[in-house]
Amino acid sequence: MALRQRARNDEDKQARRAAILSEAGTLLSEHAYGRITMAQVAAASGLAKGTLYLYFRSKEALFLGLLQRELVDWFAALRERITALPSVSAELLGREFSASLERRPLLGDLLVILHTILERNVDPEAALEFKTLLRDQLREAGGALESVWPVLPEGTGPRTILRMYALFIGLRQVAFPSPALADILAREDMHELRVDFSHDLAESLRDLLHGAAHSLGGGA
Amino acid sequence: MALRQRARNDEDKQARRAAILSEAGTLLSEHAYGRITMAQVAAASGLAKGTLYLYFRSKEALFLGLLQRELVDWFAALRERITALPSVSAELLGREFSASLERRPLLGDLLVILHTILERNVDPEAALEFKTLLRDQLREAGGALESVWPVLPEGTGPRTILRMYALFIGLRQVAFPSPALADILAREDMHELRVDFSHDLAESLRDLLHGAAHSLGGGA
Amino acid sequence: MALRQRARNDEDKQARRAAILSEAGTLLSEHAYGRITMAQVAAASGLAKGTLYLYFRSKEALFLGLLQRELVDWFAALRERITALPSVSAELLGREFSASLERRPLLGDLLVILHTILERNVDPEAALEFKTLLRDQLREAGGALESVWPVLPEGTGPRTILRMYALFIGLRQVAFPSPALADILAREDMHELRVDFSHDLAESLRDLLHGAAHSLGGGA
Amino acid sequence: MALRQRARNDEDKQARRAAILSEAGTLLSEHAYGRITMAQVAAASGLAKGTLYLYFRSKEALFLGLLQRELVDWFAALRERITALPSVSAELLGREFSASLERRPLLGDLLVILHTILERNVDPEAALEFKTLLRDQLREAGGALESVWPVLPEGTGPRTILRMYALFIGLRQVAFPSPALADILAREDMHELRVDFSHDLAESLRDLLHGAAHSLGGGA
DNA sequence: AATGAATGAGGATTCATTCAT
DNA sequence: TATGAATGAATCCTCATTCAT
Repeated sequence: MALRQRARNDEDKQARRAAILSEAGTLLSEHAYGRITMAQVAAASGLAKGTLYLYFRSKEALFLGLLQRELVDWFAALRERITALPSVSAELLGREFSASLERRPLLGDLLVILHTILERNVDPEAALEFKTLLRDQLREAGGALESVWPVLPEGTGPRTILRMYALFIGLRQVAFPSPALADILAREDMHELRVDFSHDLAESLRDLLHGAAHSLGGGA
Repeated sequence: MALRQRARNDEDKQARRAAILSEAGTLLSEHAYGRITMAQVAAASGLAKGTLYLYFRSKEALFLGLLQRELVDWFAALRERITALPSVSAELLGREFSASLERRPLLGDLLVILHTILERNVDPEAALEFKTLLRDQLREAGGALESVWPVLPEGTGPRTILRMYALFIGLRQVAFPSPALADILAREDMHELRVDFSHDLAESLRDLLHGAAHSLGGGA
Repeated sequence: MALRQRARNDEDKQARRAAILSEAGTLLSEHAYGRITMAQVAAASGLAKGTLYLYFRSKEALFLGLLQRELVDWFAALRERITALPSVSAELLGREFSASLERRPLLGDLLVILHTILERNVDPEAALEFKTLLRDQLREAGGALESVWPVLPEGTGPRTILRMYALFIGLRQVAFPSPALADILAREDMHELRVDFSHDLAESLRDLLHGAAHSLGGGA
Repeated sequence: MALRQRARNDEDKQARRAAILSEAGTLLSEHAYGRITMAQVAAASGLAKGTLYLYFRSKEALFLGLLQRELVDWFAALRERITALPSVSAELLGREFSASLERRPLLGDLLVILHTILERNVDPEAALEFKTLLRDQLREAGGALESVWPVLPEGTGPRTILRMYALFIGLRQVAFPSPALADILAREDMHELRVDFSHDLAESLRDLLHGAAHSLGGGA
């Protein structure tokens, strides 16, 4: 917490970078991305605006950094969860996967805006770094999935994770509309549009997993 | 096509409204939402900027109108497809569902920006109209699904469609990243991140459908 | 009230003109000039926007017409009042003058915006008409003042009225600030800035009248 | 005059603020308020548009700042003038008051638009600051008036100044109509509407002062 | 490394007025 | 005479980013 005034060595720099990301995360949990200004992030971090740019090349790079942190964090939690399972089934895996995501609204928000964020102001270097990280995490998580659940055809782990990841993104978008729409969704006659996020996610993921495991045999 | 200079009656007005939406759609297929200006839409429509505001209260309302058109269009196509099926299975339904979406990049783009569009400048009335329309379409499509595929437990049609819809949104986002990322994804060592959209969508949807049909019996 | 749908003869036209002015007056008593749109005036008058322009060349001309009506009305009331006085003195005249203005917030509002209104979009013809009317009214009122109050040097009636008129404009501006400032003025520690409009106006007018009557003798 | 490129310390900032106000004042003496754009002010100040907003929250705040400067300036000049008088009378005071205002067209313009300026975009804080300043100046000037002219009943100084101030505003409005009307007023047959501003102001102020001094005794 | 003043591009929206019907 | 759809000029303000200090 108590950061030196000047980050002289690399360790200090990393700590400051992390502190900025934390503040950005807090802000994002309160306001929409478009409503967050670099001035706010700077103020929350106790830094001057210009200083942010010593740590991140752009606003987009900053939030991409936050997404990377969240992704690494989540993949780690996911691996831990599925590795610790006493017994394994599509049902249980779906539940674990869902549970690992439930408490991560930040990750959901970030993934939803990923397109918008990167659509402007793309730093190729940062983009590559991001994709590389995502690929590595996916490989690792896919590998872990295959090893704990041998039913899954070899080599389909990463692809399966990717589909689950896609489902998560989409379902989150459907389940948590912007505040203005939320009021409308709360109406009785809109019940068809409401989603019990955790439950529906777990169930859908189970279905995807089940399908992935039996795809070849029961394909036709 | 040849619109009168002044839309005096209701029919002319609807035609003009539709013409504006078409031009907006064309623009959206070429540029990101944030890059499209009302001036461009007006110019493409051969109208003055102010005239657009006679037909749509805001830029957001305009694109929300486009999304509504696309949704209605898609749901209609979907209903037609699944009703016309000679035989029905999760596999076939998933393929039809996927096929009905494949040629609709606009719908995907619009759904992805739905959050961003409505996060500012929400006209409660328009929001309600949108959600009502979505609910009605969902009901109808859900009903159609149940009737052609009796395996599906009664009353779960809309929910099933909603999950498939969510998967579509998420998978599209994963499959079609912003152009800058697309270059990176094309690299050989990024193959794990690449998605064969149609195929993966069809397969995943089949899995969701299969799960939805057997959810109760094989839940545990 | 019941205007024909089409104003065919001149009488009908004048009636419609007057009706429009009345609606404009009502609107002005509720909203600031800048907040009133021609669309509102049209709607309040039960007419189409374009129709307004058959009666007034511009928004400014419309409100200038309203000011003319108010001025004529006020000058008539003023003449009546001072002619009806049983006895005459600076004190009494000031009171009558003040009383004649007190219930005319519209007149005050219009005079205050006269500059702004006419600063753009001046129709020379309308401007001349307005000034001619003002001059005539001033002459007449000045003459009436001189005749009921012989103490006033001959020929100084119009000029005296003009000064009183100026004081009214200025004091009204000071006494009735915009709503936002009104709240602040209500504070105890702002009492020096508050004005008891009627009382202060009557007193100041009395002073101007007294001075006008004794200007020559005690000038030096 | 030669401002640094960047105003780092408070002194530099005040200087820049003052420079902006000066340029705004120059523009206002040439064009109507509504015709002045922030872009013009920025260009005249040799600054970027955005920079103006570092110094003033809005266009309105900027011109309110200018009004404050003019008011402070004028009140100071007024106090100096009346304090320096060798002998004191309503006549002389009226002349001094008038003379102190004569060369301040900016002050007149600003006071006339005060309503319009503040009717939109009111920053409550700025409004309070303005009114507080006005009150303080009024108190001080009122006190000075009472002390140099003991004929004035104790405690009526501020009120008297306020009335004179009101007369100034109103007479200025009457005396200096918009350019379009000025042409008409120049005609021979409009002489009743013409005002010799300095002379009439001095005379009227003298009358107000005389009345204020003798109000109690010779009220009736 | 840190600051924060300066930049300036960028765009939606309003509304008085016109004119085809 | 009445309509109201079409016009299009007109402009304030935000905020990511830079760079002099």
